[in-house]
Amino acid sequence: MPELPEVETTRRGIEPHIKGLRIEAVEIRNPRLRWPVPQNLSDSLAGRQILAVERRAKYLLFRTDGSQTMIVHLGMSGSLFILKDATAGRAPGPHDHLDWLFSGGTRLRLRDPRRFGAVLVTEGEPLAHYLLRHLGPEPLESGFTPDYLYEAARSRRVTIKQLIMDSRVVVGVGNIYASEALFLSGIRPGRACHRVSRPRFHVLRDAIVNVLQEAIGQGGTTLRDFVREDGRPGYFRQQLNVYGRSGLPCHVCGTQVRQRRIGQRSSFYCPICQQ
DNA sequence: ACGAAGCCCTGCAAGC
DNA sequence: TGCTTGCAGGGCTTCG
Repeated sequence: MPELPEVETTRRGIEPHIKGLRIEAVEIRNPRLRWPVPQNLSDSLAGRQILAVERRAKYLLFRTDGSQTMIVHLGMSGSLFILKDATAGRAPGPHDHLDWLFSGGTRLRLRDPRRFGAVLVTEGEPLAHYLLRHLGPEPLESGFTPDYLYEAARSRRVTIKQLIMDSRVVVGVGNIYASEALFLSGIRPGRACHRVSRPRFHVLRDAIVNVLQEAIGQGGTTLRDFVREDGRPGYFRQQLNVYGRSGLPCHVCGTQVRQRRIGQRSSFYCPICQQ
């Protein structure tokens, strides 16, 4: 579900509420996520203080004052929210699988209807964890350059949309923002990536960066499940040009937006604006 | 090494 | 109304 902007929105939302607090206990109501939540999660985290909540790709990294870092992935339908004061005693719903209880009564709750999310604990440097080790550059950091993308595209035989959604190439670009970035770049999603010209990678890199930054500024995109730490939705949905707009007029030229499946995923584009 | 496909799970919308 | 079918924002794993 959540792509990079939604995960970053979540990170920014929860970090100020739990930074510096100590974990007192973890309540696991349903351990059956993508992988079973470790039985000893509460034992291994109890007493630990949260030093920072960081993000790598779509993984949230909860750094502690011990050797452990907790890794949380929201999968397709996960959200984290903060309960405290008046809401602290709110009863969990059927998909509220985990609560972290902090010193002072703050509670962090994971809701994940589809249970594609994950909660794990790693020792030592979390970036060396096997799930994170092979990830490509962050799109909002300096390693993500047009030349880098061009070089990655030259040796591959996939469509441009599949290229930018490949986490070995660049992380955090999911199905929504891939379609949007390609619209803003004027590139058809089904174009073979090695047939995209070098100058167009400058446009594409900028479009990816811009659409992700804009979406973060709007608190992400809420289609169905995503809510922020306080329960509010993200407001980027109003800015979507093509995603989910099949048959509706292109905002630029009025032509009907088309939908087609590329690599198992729905892709949206304007047949006039994108070539 | 790369690329395609399968699979994990629930909820919802569309179609009959 | 009630059933069936397909589809959904991810990504690990397996297979070719």
